[in-house]
Amino acid sequence: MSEDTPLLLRRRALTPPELDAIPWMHLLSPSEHERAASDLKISEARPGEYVCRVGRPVTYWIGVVDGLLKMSTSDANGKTMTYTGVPPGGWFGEGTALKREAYRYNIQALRKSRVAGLHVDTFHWLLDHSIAFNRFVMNHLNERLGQFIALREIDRMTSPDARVARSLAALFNPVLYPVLHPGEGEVLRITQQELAYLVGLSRQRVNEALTTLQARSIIRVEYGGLRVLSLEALRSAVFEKKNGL
DNA sequence: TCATTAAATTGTT
DNA sequence: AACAATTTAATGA
Repeated sequence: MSEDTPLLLRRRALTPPELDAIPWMHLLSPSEHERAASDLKISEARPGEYVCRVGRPVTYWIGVVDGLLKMSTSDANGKTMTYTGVPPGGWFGEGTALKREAYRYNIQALRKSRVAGLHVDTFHWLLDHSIAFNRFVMNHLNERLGQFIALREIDRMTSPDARVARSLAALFNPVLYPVLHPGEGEVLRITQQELAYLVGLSRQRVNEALTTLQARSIIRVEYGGLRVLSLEALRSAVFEKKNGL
């Protein structure tokens, strides 16, 4: 396939390990599992490529198998607002899929990512047949709602340091992103550049923020990633405008 | 397995 | 935005 083949045309069936990486698949009965597995498609998104755009009709409920995506919208003035990053194990679009409406945000790959899609019809079929699946989707919706509410607060009143901290904390949400193993001390593979795109700051500023967080022993910065030492501190970190505390 | 080189990422200005 | 320094990944003997 050529370089610029649209994402949707580059899809294929999932391999067993890929199926295994999908958190809700384990909740299904054998017959449900089989139906979902035969419907799921996966394709690879290159960095910067759009996985879905605002306004497009929802045909798939989409999840990240591998890589990292960014969820954002543009307001009336064209200013971009980033909601959150979507790491492996994260699924999105359930709200709009439920109502069969159009996507409300843009989803863009920050790095080379493998993205799986479940057709809306199958999504609805699972809702009609599996209680466990319903519970999963409900938890997911509820948790994302909480995340969005928290974001409002972050976006208007907190310092860059705090924004970086909370964005990081959001990536460790155990309900939305179970595959990440949100255990403290685990390495999160994310570059400072990727984090910058995610938070909407310059890489320099992110670098500065990470240094501050490290100085407080909240995280440890490593090459190509970082470790969270205290998720609690990351979530509740409060910063002054200028000189530290 | 080691050494060399290219590429990616970070730290600074 | 540009640069140098550092780390990793890739290559081949």
